[in-house]
Amino acid sequence: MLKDVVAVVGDQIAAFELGTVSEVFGLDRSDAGLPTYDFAVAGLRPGPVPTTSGWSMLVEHGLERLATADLVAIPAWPTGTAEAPPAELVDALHAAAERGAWLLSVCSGSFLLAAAGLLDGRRATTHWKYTDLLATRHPRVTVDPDVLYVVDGRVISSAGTAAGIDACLHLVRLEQGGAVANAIARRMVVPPHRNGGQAQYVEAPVPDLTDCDELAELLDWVTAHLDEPLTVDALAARALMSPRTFARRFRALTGTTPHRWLLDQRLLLAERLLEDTTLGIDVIADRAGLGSADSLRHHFAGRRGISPQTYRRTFRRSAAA
DNA sequence: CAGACTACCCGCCAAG
DNA sequence: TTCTTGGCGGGTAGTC
Repeated sequence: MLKDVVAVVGDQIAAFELGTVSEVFGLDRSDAGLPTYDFAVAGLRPGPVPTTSGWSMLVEHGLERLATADLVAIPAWPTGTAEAPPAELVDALHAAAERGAWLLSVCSGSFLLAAAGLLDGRRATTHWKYTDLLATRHPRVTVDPDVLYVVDGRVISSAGTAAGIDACLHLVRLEQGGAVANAIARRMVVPPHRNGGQAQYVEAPVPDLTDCDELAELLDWVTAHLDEPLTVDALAARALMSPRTFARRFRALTGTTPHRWLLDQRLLLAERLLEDTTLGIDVIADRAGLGSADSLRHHFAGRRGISPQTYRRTFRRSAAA
């Protein structure tokens, strides 16, 4: 049961990272039939705490607030020092973990989890700027530099800043089903599920705008025609580029290849249809342009690790809305 | 599930 | 000179 959510902050608050957690769990969306959470922010002690942006927030709770949390979120943590975090904080985190609570870090928050020993022997990630540092400072942690978030047991770590949204939505999906996660995503006007790792944002931090315009239009068109047979060569022709140049521009913009991206879009559509309809697998495969039910099952197993039927059973929830 | 057949795509390289 | 383009080979992945 996910009800009591506490975000932990230290001597400084990363406002945006805290905001990602607060936006998912702190807002009352009961008007849409969505679950509400008891959301709180806890610090080492109650009182005003400066943000890294220069202004301050009033933190109302101390660490004792963690005692009842189902989820403890750590929006960020200083990376500049290898100094051990306060013992009472480490104790509170361990107590939460032993109680079976979820732990979720955003950005550099994984440094606190690691320093508390809660990532030992686990896979984890952090902002791409810090992945090397995390691996060096905490050799017992298996750092995955190219993902938006990692789930290992009941510990979730996510990459830089906005990836916290992806991680939070994933947790909601796990605990409360795809319908709830998708509805929250719609309210937040963010994609319910982003593909690809953070590497795509490292390689092309500022995509060429002309590429953006040309290709973005094509991507829109493709997502509206997923049921049709599409080849990469045909897409290149539609974009008025040679296949080779098309592949290069495509990777520069999206961080993945045309065919992989197309498959991902088809699987996302298939997921939506599995969640929202009772259509048969073969009909869904057809509508998503996956050719055959066999092909759909094959790719589902490969990318999601489960069968379409299992996915449907797991994520099909009475859309409480 | 195996096997044949395509399509994809990435390193390489010459040309502009 | 440096950068981008686009054709080619061939290993890999997807499709039937």
